[in-house]
Amino acid sequence: MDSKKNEIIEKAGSVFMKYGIKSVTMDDIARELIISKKTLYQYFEDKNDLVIEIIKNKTLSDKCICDDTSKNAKNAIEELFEVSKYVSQMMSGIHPSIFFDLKKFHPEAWKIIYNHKWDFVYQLILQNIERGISEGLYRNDVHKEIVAFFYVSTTDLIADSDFLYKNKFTSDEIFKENILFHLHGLMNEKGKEIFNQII
Amino acid sequence: MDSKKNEIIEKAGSVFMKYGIKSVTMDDIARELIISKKTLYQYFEDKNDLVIEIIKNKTLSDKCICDDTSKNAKNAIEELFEVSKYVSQMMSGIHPSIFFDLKKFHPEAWKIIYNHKWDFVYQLILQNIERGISEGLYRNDVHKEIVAFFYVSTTDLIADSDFLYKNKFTSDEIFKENILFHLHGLMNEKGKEIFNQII
DNA sequence: ATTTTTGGAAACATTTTTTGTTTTTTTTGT
DNA sequence: ACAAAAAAAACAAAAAATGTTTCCAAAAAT
Repeated sequence: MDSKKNEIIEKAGSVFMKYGIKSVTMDDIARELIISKKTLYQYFEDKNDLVIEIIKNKTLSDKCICDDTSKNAKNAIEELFEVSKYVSQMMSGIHPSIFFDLKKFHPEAWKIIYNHKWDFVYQLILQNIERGISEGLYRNDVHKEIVAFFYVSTTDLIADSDFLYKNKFTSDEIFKENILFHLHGLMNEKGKEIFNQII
Repeated sequence: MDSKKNEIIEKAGSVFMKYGIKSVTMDDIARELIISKKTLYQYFEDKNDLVIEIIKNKTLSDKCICDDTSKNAKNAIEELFEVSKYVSQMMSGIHPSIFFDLKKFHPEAWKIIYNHKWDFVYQLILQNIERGISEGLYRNDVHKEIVAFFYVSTTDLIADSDFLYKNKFTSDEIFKENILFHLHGLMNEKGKEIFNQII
C-alpha cells in the first residue's frame, strides 16, 4: 500500500479517536494532517471509506499483535494473560463515543469490528482454552464455547458500562479485575501455580 | 430549581459526557431519559440552553466541592493536595472530544468553563499560595501569579495532550505526577515534613 | 527562463442531519 | 366521560458537512 495513504490512515485515526468521528469533519482532518481536502479525496472516496480503512487497519494490526503474543507465550495461561492485557489496555483507551459514532454513522465499519470480535477474538479464546486443557493447566470440564462467549461479551459490557461513570474505578482497573476473574475461572490447581509465577 | 429540570440536567449531562455532545441529538436525549422531545423543550429553550445549564451546574458543583475541601483542610498543603486530587480525577474522566465539541459548537458554554478556570481555580491557587506562605509551609519567594498560571495551564495541557495517546500512561498517572511536581515546587523544608505525613 | 503539473485554499452546490415545531395519538387524572 | 398532559410521529426549516470545482501559488519538468 501507498505509504502516503497509510500515513493518512494512521494520523486520521488518531484524530478521530481523540476528538470523535462525527465531530471531526474532513476539513478538520485535512487541517490536522496539513494537506488539502482535495489531496485527501485523491486517496479516499469519501469519509466513510476513510473510516472503514482506519478500522480495517486497526483490526489487522490487532490480529498481528495477538498472533505474535500467542506465538511467544510459553503456555495457555501466559497467552491468555498477555493477550488480555493487550486487549484491555487498548479498549481502555477507546471512549464510548467512538463506538456510538461508528454504530450510528458508519455501520459498515461497525460491522468489521463486530466480526473481528466474534470471528477472530472468539476463536482465539476457544483455541486458548483447548490449549490450556491439553497442557493440563485448565479444568477439563470447561464448556469452552460458553466461556469464550462470556469473555467477548464482558469486554463489551465493560467498555460501555455506566458503572464507570458512577464510581471511582478506571476502565483499566475493571478490565484488570476481569482478566483475573476469567483466568481463575479457567485454571486448575496446577495452572494456578504457574500463574502465580507469572504475576 | 424544579427537581424535574434538575434531573434532566444531571442525566443529560451523563449521556453527553459518555457519547459526545455533537453526536448525541435531542432525540437521543429524550429517548435515554424516557421522555418526549416536547417535554424536553418545555424545560429548555434549545440544545444550546441545555448544554449551558449542564455546564453551569457542573462548574457550580465543582466550586462547592472545592470550597468544602478547602474549609476542611488543616493547612495549605493538604488543601492543595486534596483539591488537586479532586480536579485531577474529574479531568481524567473527561474525554478530549467533549472540550472539542464545546469549543466548536457551544462557545458560550465553553466560555463558562474558561472563566471558571481563570476566575475560580486561578484565584483558589493564588489564595492557597498566600495561605501556605503565611503558614510558613511554602517558600516565601514564590512568584504566586506565575505559579498559579502554570498550575491552571498544565491542567489544560495534560487533558489535551497527544502524549497520552502515544504512551502507556493513563491521564490519572500524569495528573498525579503533576500534583507532586507542583507541590514540591512550592514547599519549603517544613512543608515537606508535613507533606510526608499526609501521603 | 518558461511551461506544465500538482497541491493548497477558497468557494460552491448538494446532501445529510439535526433542530425546533406542530399534529396526532395515547395516557393520565378527575 | 371528558379534559389535560405527555408521548410518538410527522414536518418544515436551519445548520452543518460533504464532496466538487475553481482559482492561485508553488514545485517540477523541460
